[in-house]
Amino acid sequence: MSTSESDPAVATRETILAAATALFGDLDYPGTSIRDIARAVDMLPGSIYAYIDSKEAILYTIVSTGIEQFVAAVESLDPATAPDERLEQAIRAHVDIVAENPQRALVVFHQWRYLGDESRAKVITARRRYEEFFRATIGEGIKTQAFRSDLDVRYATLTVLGALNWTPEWVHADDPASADSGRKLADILLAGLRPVDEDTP
Amino acid sequence: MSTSESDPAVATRETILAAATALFGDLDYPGTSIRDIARAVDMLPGSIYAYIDSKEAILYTIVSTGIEQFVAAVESLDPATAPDERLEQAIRAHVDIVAENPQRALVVFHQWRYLGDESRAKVITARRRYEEFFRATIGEGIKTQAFRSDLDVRYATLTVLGALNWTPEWVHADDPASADSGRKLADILLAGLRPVDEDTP
DNA sequence: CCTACCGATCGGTAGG
DNA sequence: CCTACCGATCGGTAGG
Repeated sequence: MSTSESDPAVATRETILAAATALFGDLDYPGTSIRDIARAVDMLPGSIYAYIDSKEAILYTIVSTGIEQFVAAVESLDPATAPDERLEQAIRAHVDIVAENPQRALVVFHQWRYLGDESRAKVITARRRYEEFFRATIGEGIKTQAFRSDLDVRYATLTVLGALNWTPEWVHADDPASADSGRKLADILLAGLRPVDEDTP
Repeated sequence: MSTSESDPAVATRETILAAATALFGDLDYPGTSIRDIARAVDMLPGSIYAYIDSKEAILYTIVSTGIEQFVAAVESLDPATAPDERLEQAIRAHVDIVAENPQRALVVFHQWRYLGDESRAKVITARRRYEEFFRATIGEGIKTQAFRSDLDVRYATLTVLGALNWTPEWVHADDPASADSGRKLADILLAGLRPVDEDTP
């Protein structure tokens, strides 16, 4: 029951998961073999199975804990905050999490496809919750007139999510400018949603 | 030298490429085997090699002709058109090409990673040209004051490209509404770039 | 386009 | 965490 950080088996498991995340991010799940992961952590291929159940279980752990991190970030935002400000906070939180580990973000948002049926269904549910936050926040912003009344919620959401899902391609890991990146991205995206006469202070 | 559409060998080659595009789009390049492709076109695995040189040559053909299609679309736009209008045309052209075959777009924009060094370098050059068109057009729009003077060209370009690269996830093949999708996407993206006082007619 | 096949590599396991 | 191994599958080829 003890899973403190000093548990060596847990530490080894974390090392394996971190190595797998980097490899999946570079070469994709089917392009990465258990032997590749073993080599990265200086083990023999069979030894990996002392720490994990299967190759797919590695992917599932990475993807499910990853998507939960994104969901938790937006769902912990204060719902009393004005929708446009809340959307900005969500965009910045997303960029921050991507900047922590862009390869992990790449795995989380693209490689759930390789999961088996049950695992994939669970992950898709979490992804939907994440997307739903953005859709709801944008919809709310239209109601409060923080955003343009003629805005199509579907397309506005797809634009924001598209820009966010592209961030792992250009955000650098541990980039000290990532806070700035989030702010600039939010600035442009929000400008596209705001009514003309309320754009600048 | 004759490569008319009635050449049966060319037709078979096209059939193989189309099947491979769909499979790569669904399961990725490393997740798709030559045997999968052969099954899809009702051949035995070895027979494929009468039409193509290697598995990687299939990917290279799909990706290079695909990216050229996107580049050609934007580079054929009239450079005399106002930058904001030209950007709208480019966004709509992008969505139209994605709608023709979303799986192909997925392969073109994500799976060039699996190419060998020389092939990958060629494709990256074409990708850069495509991105450069958007960067240059946005930069031009700032100069002509069609876009906000305080706009950061880098982030504006990344926002537009992100939204465009996400379209294969939601545009449906042969969607009759795809023209509408392009227009709505362009509308939101351009609103984010335009100055406040010139937004609506 | 088929038959028949190659060496390499895959995910995973038994038994310690 | 290692030794030793399994059956399955991989990309690709010779020879027709």
